[in-house]
Amino acid sequence: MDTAAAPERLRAAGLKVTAPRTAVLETLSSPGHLDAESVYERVRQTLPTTSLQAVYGVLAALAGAGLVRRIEPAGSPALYEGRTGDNHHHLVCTKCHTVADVDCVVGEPPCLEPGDARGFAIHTAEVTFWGLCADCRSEPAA
Amino acid sequence: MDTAAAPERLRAAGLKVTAPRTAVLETLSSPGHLDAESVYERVRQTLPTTSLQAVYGVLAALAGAGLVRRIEPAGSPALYEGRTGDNHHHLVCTKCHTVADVDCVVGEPPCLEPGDARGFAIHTAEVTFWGLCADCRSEPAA
DNA sequence: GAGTTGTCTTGATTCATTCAAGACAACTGC
DNA sequence: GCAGTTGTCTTGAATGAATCAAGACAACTC
Repeated sequence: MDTAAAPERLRAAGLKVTAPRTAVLETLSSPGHLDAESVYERVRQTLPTTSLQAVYGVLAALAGAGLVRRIEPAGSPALYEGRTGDNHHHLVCTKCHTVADVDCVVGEPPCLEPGDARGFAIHTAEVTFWGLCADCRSEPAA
Repeated sequence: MDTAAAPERLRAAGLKVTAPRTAVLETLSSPGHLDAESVYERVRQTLPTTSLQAVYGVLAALAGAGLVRRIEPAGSPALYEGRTGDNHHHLVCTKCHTVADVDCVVGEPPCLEPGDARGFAIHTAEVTFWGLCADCRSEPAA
């Protein structure tokens, strides 16, 4: 991932370029799913003066601009990921709450057309798969 | 829905029959999606001594027994519904947070087989559609 | 009808997140 | 390059949903 492009991507999205925003965006450029607290910890490694509230504000701004995606699996705090725009879905482990990406099941956005939309103007379909991850399956009963 | 069957359904599920449990189960026998607070308010109409913590405990017990289903749309508190076992999905309004049921898109459990399960042993697929509900669509810009 | 087990009530507490006020820095035009 | 304006960041407090804990109480068993 081209981390050097973070400032440009912020500018392109119409956002002011600040150190916390650049740091958060770069942090989320790596694959994975991080909650606000984890983003905060990582950002502080390179930018120790950053506050947790700043991270929340930045994450909201980035999510609003579509630069990061926010997911909220039941039972977990909100998670953020840098992978956007490809309508992928998520596997969540019911035991350790690990989250993994999974590509669209169908070639098309899956299930994007419910049989009866009940008058809703649908713009997003979100699919979450629940199960045991490989690690938790191999563990006896820890 | 046969509300009189609530005690029997509790017994069949191996749960002790108590007034709060019967009241909560009867409340959720009506169609709809209620958060814990709303269940609490309705239960208190017929059982004024019930505590909110009791409602939380009862909801957890009922959900654990499969008598009610718990959903947590992003941005909303947890919602509970009496409709279980038919793997239906949900439409959530991005404006007013109204939740509507939608039947399975495909005849089969939808998207239950992601192309690459990444080692997960999947047992549930959850689909949430996001959009504007009919009411919010018709409102100008309220 | 007494004993045991588990539920309910009351009260406090946790956690993630948001709100608010003021200090500060990024972009604009000069 | 420099001042002004706008919006962001820092610090601190507050909210809301949900959980934990201890003791009182009620449901099922025998």
